[in-house]
Amino acid sequence: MTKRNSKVSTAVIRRLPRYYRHLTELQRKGVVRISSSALGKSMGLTASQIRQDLFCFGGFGQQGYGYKVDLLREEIGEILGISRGHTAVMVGAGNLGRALMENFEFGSSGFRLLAAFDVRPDTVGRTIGGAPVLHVDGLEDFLAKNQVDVGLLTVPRCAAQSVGERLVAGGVAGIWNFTNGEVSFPGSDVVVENVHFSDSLLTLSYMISQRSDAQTSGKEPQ
Amino acid sequence: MTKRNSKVSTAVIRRLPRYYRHLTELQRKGVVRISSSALGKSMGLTASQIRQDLFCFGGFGQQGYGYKVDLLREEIGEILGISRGHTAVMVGAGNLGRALMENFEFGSSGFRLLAAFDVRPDTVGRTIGGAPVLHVDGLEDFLAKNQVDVGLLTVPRCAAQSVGERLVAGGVAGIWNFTNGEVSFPGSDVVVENVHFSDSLLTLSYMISQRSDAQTSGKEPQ
DNA sequence: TAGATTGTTAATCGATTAACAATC
DNA sequence: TAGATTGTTAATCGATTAACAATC
Repeated sequence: MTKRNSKVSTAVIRRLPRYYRHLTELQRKGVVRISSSALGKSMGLTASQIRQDLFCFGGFGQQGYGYKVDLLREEIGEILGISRGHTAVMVGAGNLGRALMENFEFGSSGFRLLAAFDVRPDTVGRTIGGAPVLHVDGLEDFLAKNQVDVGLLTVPRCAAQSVGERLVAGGVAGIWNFTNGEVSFPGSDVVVENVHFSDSLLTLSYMISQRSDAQTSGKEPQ
Repeated sequence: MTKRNSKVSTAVIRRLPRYYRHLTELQRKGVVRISSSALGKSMGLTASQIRQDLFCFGGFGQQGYGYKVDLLREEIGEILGISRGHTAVMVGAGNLGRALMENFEFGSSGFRLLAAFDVRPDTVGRTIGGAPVLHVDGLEDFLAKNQVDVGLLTVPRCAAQSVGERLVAGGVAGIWNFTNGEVSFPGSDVVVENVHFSDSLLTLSYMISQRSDAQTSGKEPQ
């Protein structure tokens, strides 16, 4: 039960949501118990790595038995902060913003989307996916009156930095950035999480290019 | 000019799109030349790491001078496969799919979106962002008649695996998966690139939770 | 109890950083 | 030329893997 939380590497942190997702799936399938080796096999990780990862946070298993799926899922959810009642606002209710409002289950990640902000008259005033779309002029006021943990950037790239600064000034702890540009807030300890679609596609582009190179030149027969 | 391409680590590969993005931005600003240390400072990397990364692919710089921005950008673009004329089809023209069709610049990553596929009668037949929406029944036929490199999964999670299998059977080299679930194609050498929104948000959730813990307990005054 | 599997330390591997000769 | 900065090898650091005693 040792807790040696001090400085968990980002490599480990990025795996936690995957664990959570896989455990949720296992629970849905009715699996009650799982060993590190079985979980590793299904996730493409080594049993050692899973035990080492979990060891960063404490002992959640039972020797000779493995891990109780529901309990481990619960613990990892707790580590991720799912039960902290986090809140978010979105700025930019264009196509992508609306898609997230309508489809993305904020609740599954422990978030509540309080409102979206936009400038377009045909969008302001509507309610999408349960959240109201307000005029962006009211952003500062809203942030002052509500505890908002995360600001979601789905504005056009050119507006990203300035809107981000308004969110940071308003006191958000994190920025979830969907614009293809970089945003940065020096002097602030706000956490920025980027979702760069084009980085993702270019990585895929590289990998399929390699593949066809290998085929063409007859290398790597395996 | 040594090329020692053999087995470039994924850590390096994932940084290439970032280099490309930053160099594009520098070029747009009219910067002609940059040193590894200046680029490192602006990207939050060490000069050493940048030179080491580029060394995987060859010598693109000039001693005593640095790197020509346009040339380095061009070279990295080439490595990423941007000029290979990659093609893609999308399956699932719901909110998210439409948002990508209308907003995402496939061309900037060297891709052409040939078509989207859906089942809804009010969507099939339309043209969105320059690409036609066809009925998913015609997917196999389309894949047989066109060279398609990447299949884009924007269907509901429950359909992801089966639609993915149809794309793989049709011969795509890569799957760009936007569904929140996992897809896998054992026995195939297709490359899967996941965009897991919830993993991203949960990572952010963890990081802001840590931040508030530190504040509350007075730890890490820094 | 015997078998299984964790928690935890030690060993290995790979990625990042440092150093410096080459050279523009 | 002197100064700057790369290309490239060596050293360090951190993450993954292996090992095994603890124990359910």
